[in-house]
Amino acid sequence: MPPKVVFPDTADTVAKPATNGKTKHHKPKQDHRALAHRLRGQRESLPIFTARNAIIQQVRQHPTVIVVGETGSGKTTQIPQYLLESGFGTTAITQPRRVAATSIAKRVAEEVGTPLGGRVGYTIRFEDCSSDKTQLRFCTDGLLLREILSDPLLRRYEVVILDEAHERTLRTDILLGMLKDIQRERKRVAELNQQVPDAYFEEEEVSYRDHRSHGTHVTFDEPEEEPVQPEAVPSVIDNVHGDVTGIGELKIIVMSATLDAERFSAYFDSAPILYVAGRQFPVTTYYTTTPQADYLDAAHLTALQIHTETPSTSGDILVFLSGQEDIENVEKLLRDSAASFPPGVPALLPCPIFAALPQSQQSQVFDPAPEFTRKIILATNIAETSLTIPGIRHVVDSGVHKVRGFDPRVGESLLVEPISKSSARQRTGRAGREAAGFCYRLYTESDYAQLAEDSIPEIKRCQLSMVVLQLKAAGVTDVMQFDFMDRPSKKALKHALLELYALDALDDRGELTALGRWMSEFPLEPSYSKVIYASQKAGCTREAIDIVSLLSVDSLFYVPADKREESNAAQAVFRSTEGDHLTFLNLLRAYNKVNGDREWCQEHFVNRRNMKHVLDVRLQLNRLCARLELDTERSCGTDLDAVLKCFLSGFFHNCALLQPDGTYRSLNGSQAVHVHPGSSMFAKKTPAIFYDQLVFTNKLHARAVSAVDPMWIAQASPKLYGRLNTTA
DNA sequence: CAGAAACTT
Repeated sequence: MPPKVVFPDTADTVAKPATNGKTKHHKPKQDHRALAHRLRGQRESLPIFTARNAIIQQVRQHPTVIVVGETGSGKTTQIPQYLLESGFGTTAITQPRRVAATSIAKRVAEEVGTPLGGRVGYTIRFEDCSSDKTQLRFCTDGLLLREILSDPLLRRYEVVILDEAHERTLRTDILLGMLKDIQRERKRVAELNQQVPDAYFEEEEVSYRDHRSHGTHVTFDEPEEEPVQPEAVPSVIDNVHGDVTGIGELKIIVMSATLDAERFSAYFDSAPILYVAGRQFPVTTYYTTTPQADYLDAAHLTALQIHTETPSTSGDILVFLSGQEDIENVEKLLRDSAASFPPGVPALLPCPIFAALPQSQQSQVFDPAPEFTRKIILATNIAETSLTIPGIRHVVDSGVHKVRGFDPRVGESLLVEPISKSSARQRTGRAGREAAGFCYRLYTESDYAQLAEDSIPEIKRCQLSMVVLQLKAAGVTDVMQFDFMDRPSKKALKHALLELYALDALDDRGELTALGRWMSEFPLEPSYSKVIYASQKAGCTREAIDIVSLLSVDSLFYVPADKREESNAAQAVFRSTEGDHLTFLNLLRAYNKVNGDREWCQEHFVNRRNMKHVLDVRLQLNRLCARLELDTERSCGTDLDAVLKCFLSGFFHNCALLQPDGTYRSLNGSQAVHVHPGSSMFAKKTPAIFYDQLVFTNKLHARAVSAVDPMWIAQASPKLYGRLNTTA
């Protein structure tokens, strides 16, 4: 028998007992009202129901209310309905994920008893299921953020609910700041509305700054003409005075699943905090007696122990690991162990799941295991929040995850780090969704005590150029003084301002240029919208939109570890000698030729789901460009150097030159850059390259790399590399 | 020789 990982018997009950889980999704019925009537009993048996009147009263009395509710409390589905029943106006409820926005909207529409898209609807990118009648609109947080750019006071909403605020995603944090601002401004306008007669609104003072973008107009030269300097772009933007009649105060409800509510309350002027009980089954938590040197080994042994020492009917096992490599290693260890099981031990089925895994393989974690077989699900933190896998009674927590980091001096990184206490609790809770469960933490109790209370908000560890561009476009002139709930470092903000300046999105006073406003229209990182802008003059807009769309997903191919050579051969047909950008373009053309055929994708190891997303993005960008009066059909034909040159106008920061010793060095930071092994430029030597991304893992890796002429780099940014520009 | 998760009128 393998050595054991020792957990002492001291159990710690993490969650309180409860009676019942929630019923799953219902099929839409013809008679909406009859279904709603049947669901009523369920609604009234939810823990939150007893707090209904108290919640409404608090919302009436205070501009902002914080609601803390555990999983299963019903806060997300019920509070919007309470508002609706109490006569509140149109309400937006934001979710960090698309699937959550759509599935919750469906459920609430059933409970309300109206067809989806009627009184209850949802809006997410590429998909709008709402109408004039929609009073409860579920949407993604990114979508509401976009909406602020066209409706700066969010006047169509009386209430905004920010759900899952404890996750502190980048968009949640920007929304928090902007909503606080909007709330203040709406209060001011609403008070003036009450005080004075209509005649007052003819005065200028009551107007508000409206940065609505339909005034944006940037002209484009014909291909053969000289480049347009951004200073010369005619600006027709003005601060239009909006009609303020009928604007009332904005109610904000911040919903969080963890106990960090005091921070939200303090941020919103001591807003009241309401606690709602949840419905979780008790989970018994164990810690190891000693620290584990190898968490992969410990995870493997712990899973085996659970499997052999508890009946296989006692629920499946969910193991949290840091990434694909960990998962593949533990999967192999488990298969090897299972091969030598003595007779009588039930079979086990390792099920890997992570975001890059093709849909077909992801779905097997939801399929019931064959008889006398137990599923051991090996997951990244995709199973912490994004997916709920049924049947889990045992959780094994490695205590680590991979975290994106950003430091202006070092750049981006992706490193394995210890999780926070709230993450640990969230992972533990995954064992108590359907019945009492068990959680095995592969670290000691004193190590747990040392963990940070919460994870660092994303806004403090990512690139901010897009955030700053959005803030500027929403009328925030001084981003350094913006009231962030958690302020990013000055360095990071300055870095973003400088990048936007280099891209000509800001002028030397830090004000948004006409080009910058134009760029902010795009749901893209500023470098990409700059490329699209430049493509018009370069005569390659069609190719630029295609490639930008292709770069919007993080994996176009899926290469199983054991089929590397096979996939290499299959993908050779797309490969361009000039690098990944043109390789991706070849892939898109080939994919379109076969109409995205499922078998073709499988044969070529192409991620079909991601390719569909690429086509959605491409369609959206084409429509947006057409509306902004770009000729989207402008193509460079076979002169593909034009596309690469055009990309440099957004990516002159991301260049490296070949050194005499055969390595690449970045042009701006003079750091050693390694071409990613998955790139078509891997192990190839060319005088200069540019890349889409630079991420530090064990080395600095450049992902999506193409070969360029060093001279093009100098020509692309006179601001930055003017001294290198030796021609003309 | 290698890819946490998520999102955008």
